[in-house]
Amino acid sequence: MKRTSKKRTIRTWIVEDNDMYRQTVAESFEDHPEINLDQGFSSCEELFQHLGHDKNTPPDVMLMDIGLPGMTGIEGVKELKATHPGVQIIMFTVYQDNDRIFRALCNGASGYLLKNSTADDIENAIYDAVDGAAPINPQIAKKVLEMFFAVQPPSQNYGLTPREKEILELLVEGFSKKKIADHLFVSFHTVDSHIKNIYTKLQVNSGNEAVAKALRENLI
Amino acid sequence: MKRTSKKRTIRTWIVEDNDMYRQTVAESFEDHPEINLDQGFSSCEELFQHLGHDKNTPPDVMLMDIGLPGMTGIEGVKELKATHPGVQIIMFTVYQDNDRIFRALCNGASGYLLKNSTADDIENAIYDAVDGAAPINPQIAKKVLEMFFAVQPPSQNYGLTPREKEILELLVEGFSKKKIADHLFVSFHTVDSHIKNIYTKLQVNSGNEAVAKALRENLI
DNA sequence: TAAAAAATACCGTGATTACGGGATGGTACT
DNA sequence: AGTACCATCCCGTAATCACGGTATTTTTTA
Repeated sequence: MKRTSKKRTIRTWIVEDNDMYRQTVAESFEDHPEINLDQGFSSCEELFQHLGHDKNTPPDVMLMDIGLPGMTGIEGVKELKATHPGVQIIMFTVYQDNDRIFRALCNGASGYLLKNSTADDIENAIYDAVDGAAPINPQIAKKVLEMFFAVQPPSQNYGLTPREKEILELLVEGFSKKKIADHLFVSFHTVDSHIKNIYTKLQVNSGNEAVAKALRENLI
Repeated sequence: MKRTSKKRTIRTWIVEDNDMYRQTVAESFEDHPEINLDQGFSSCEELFQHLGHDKNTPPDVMLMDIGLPGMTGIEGVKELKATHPGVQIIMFTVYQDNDRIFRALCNGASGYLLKNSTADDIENAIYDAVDGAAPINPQIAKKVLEMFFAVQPPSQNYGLTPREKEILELLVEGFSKKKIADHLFVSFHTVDSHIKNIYTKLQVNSGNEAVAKALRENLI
């Protein structure tokens, strides 16, 4: 794996309320000169206060505990990404809390690490993050995929026939009934009938609703 | 990492149209007794014909080329997951074709491998897959995340005013102009004007198009 | 082969939309 | 004080849509 970033020192900060753990991580990087873990905070509030001063330029990578008192790591990610989009954020989590990891990723986190990770694990994750990759282990990658697809795959197709699905697609593309008829070489009336049936099956009564439902539920 | 599945032989099949590559992979597993790569196919059609016979029980893991002649690997995944949901599918791809990898994952693939992967890489991916994890490297994991979170670009809000955005939302919810007017306690004409402006800004000329654009580009 | 499902076609009417025009008061920034 | 922007309102018309019918042909399935 090519490490494009190994040529320079990577500035890394950590937000972790457990003083012991924060120090342990910091110490484990003392013999890693290429990772400069020079700032530690015990809360997001502390972090943002520090970042508020213009002279303090943000780091390359932020290690952030997902469960923090006060502003949680999940909120912290959102805030930090809003103010400093360039910072790559890696979450720390004690256990595989899928829901919180998911929400952190939604808010812009690049990846996450379990707290029992070794210094090497952390180092690799940091390199991944600055290289624009997402340090997520296969177990969580699967969970993330499942969570994403959990909301849509029961792709209930409402019993739409192939023709109806085709017409619904064209509707979503913004074609009028007449255009659809021309496009499919059938009469306007036929398209009208199909669309009537589509509305009935989707339980809607306007094109807008049908388009919204089609897109939201991935019917096409 | 605990490998729950190392205690038994893992039956693996491969679908790959390049005979040379298929054989290379097969040979590289000859000295891996725990992986039983006992069936190779050069197309999905061939695979499904073979699976059609009841006596042929499906394997644990399927290695499938993403770009196949005839039925593509992407369609193959869908079909295979529909008929044999228990099979874990790992895609082979020559280059990092994000769109196709994404669609394969959407169809139920567990992960993917680049074609320059070593036998060890493949072996690890196979173990990940049977363990219910998703063998996806950090680079692609990031791409997948980005695709899911359809990067809401601050660039393209089309200059919609708050009021216009509000009305666009109601439009997406399926309300008619009249209903929107009632809901906002303004006249029909006002809503009509706003929608006219929305259409101009979004460069569309129908409600359907506006709804589609709003949903696809996360304008709301 | 009979029945069911799908695709096709037509009509009429009232509702709704798309879009051209024009107009007014308010806020906000300069 | 001036300008830009926003939200509001009105008119008219041609086009389009929603939806209630009815009906034939083709395809699929039992």
